[in-house]
Amino acid sequence: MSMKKATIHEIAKTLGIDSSTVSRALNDSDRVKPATKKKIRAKARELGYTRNLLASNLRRNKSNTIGVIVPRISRHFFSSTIAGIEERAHQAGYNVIICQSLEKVERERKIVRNLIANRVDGILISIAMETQDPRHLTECFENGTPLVFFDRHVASMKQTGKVLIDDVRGGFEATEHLIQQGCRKIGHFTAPLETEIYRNRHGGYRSALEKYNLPYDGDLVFVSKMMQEDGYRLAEKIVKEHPDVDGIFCANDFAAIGALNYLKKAGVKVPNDIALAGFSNEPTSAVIEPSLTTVDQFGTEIGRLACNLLLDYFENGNTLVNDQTIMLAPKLIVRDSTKRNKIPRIPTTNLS
Amino acid sequence: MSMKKATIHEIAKTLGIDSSTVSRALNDSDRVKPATKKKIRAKARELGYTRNLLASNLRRNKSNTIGVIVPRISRHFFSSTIAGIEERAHQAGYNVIICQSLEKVERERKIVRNLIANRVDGILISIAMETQDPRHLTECFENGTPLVFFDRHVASMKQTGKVLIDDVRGGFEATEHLIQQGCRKIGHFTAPLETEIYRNRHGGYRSALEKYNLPYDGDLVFVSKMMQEDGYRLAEKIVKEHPDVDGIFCANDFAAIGALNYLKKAGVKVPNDIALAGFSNEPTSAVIEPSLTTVDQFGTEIGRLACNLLLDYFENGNTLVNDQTIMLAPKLIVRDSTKRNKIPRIPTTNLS
DNA sequence: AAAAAACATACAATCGATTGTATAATAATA
DNA sequence: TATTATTATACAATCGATTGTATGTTTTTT
Repeated sequence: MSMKKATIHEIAKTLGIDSSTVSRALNDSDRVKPATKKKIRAKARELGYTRNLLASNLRRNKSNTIGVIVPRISRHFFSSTIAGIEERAHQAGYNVIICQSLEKVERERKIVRNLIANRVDGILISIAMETQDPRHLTECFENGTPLVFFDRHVASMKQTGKVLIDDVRGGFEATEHLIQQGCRKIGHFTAPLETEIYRNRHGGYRSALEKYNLPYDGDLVFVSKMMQEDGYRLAEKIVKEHPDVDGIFCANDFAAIGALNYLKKAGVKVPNDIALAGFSNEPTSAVIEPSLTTVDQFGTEIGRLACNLLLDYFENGNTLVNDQTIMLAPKLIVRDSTKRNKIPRIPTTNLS
Repeated sequence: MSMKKATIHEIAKTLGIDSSTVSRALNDSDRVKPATKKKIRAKARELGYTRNLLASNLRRNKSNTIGVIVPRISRHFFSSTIAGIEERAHQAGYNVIICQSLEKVERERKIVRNLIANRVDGILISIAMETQDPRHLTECFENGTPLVFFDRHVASMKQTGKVLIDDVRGGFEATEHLIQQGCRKIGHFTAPLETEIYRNRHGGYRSALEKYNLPYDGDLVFVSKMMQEDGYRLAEKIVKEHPDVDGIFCANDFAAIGALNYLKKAGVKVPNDIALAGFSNEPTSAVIEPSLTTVDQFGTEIGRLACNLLLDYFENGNTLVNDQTIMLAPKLIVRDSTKRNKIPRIPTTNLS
């Protein structure tokens, strides 16, 4: 059935006029007489014409398309950012290509190449956890394709726009909240600390302990891939190895949910025996029992801002340079997994 | 910073050879001497050359790209199908463009136009709930762009490939299971029955009732948009209007989760007072308490199969014609929301 | 009515890569 | 060595749309 698609040349020939006039008519140029336009439009419709964007973009050297790369589209945070990005992009007349790296650098690399080869006007990216060597990303803007990071970025790249969440603060607030609920020995589940966001959440955890004069104990920090299974497994481990742990700050909700499942199964009371906080505000966290205290990251807003940064760049051409970084404060969402019945005296801080 | 990207012509000029040779070298044609290839590749690398796929695709009249349209990428079922699609597509050397209609026909229409304008080689689509008039889709293959439906399709379009889930069966099994758990008055929450999949789930519900000689009562069927809030609201309604209802079959998990939240809050025991079954196997359903009985749809498998159908078509060119439909059986997943303590005698069926 | 201004359309080059054909250079055969 | 076969590269058209310039028409002005 693969009949050839109509072109402006066919339209031009059947009407006995030039293709340039057809092109202008279809672009509603005022260099074409209204009557002629009408004739051309009618014929275009009749032939089922659709503009070949490959040709158009090639000629105009502009694709009106923004590429978006996220680790996983199924994560609530990322699908929210995508919603925000699409909202702003469509308003501004841009299309959006969504890609997922599945946390693999190799896929990320291929995706970047492909987006560049397809001449997207810009790229919005939240990098894969694996990504250490950002060469494919530096190439990207050396190449003339502007890049904006959101959430997960490459710290060493200063020449691009960034929209970040203050993960240190998020980690701090979650941990401080646990302390204020009376926890004195708080464990931490995290991904490898090479990943900036996890390093920062860990940093927040640590400095909250410090503020309240609680000792930092590396043995209470467990590193994993932070899937639900990991949370389950590590909860078991921490309970057995450190029976006096009374709080856990999980650097993401998936691990927290896994941990919660273990604790419930093991008969450990949450929050009174162990209080539990997660990070990211996955939808499941609101529904699970007890509902999970977590940190919301304003995904949609981040998406909007990141897209704005890129759109600004398209218009002004220089805003991205010089470490244009927007930092958003996350928001602690307190739910049942940390709401203790009786709260002991809060320890004095070592600040003020 | 928008320095112009290198082209094969630049490479050719700096090396004093013809661009056609460069093109062939970069495509590893055996019409170019190995030594020349090496020289060309080196220069390409040096200049940071990336093939302009706009030009290449235009010339070759092939984009090696498959467009995928789903209602929402955040739905577990759809992100699973996308995983399956990407897996097969990448194996076969195709790229995938992911788009979400957000259940709006208008967006769907725009997306289809845009994919066609970008000359994707084919489209995989699960239509928006709103979509009644499929003109944009019929145009699509009249136009020469092959189309494969998965999950949600347009029943009247026979000329395309389809990979479907047997929703009638899913609805039947969920309802039969409720009956076997002792439910005698079973409500049903559904979306407008114009949507094929919901009509089918409803059909399955109805025929299960029939099989076990239970009356079908239209008053127990509640139509909504099936968001979590709707489930909550309608659970309240059904409990107040029909206090003797002892089971609910929700045509999706979101509404079921909402309903469960209401029932728990209202002190209605699940499953013993009211047993509850959902549809789609969202991750939350496994985690909520009580865990939710639901119907799994094998998203990844559906994605693989749909993509296969399209790839077959690319190779053979005619498999899509004549209602090539693959129907998959869904799988009932029994969890706590329907596992009753004491199960009464199961009513005799009117079949056999 | 002639000249100037405004308008409508045609011509032709271009975007960057691909590809059939032609030509030149080298190798193999007689 | 002359001739054919083989190999390597160059030439030129093409994909479909856009756009600056040129040309021809109509309208307006004087």
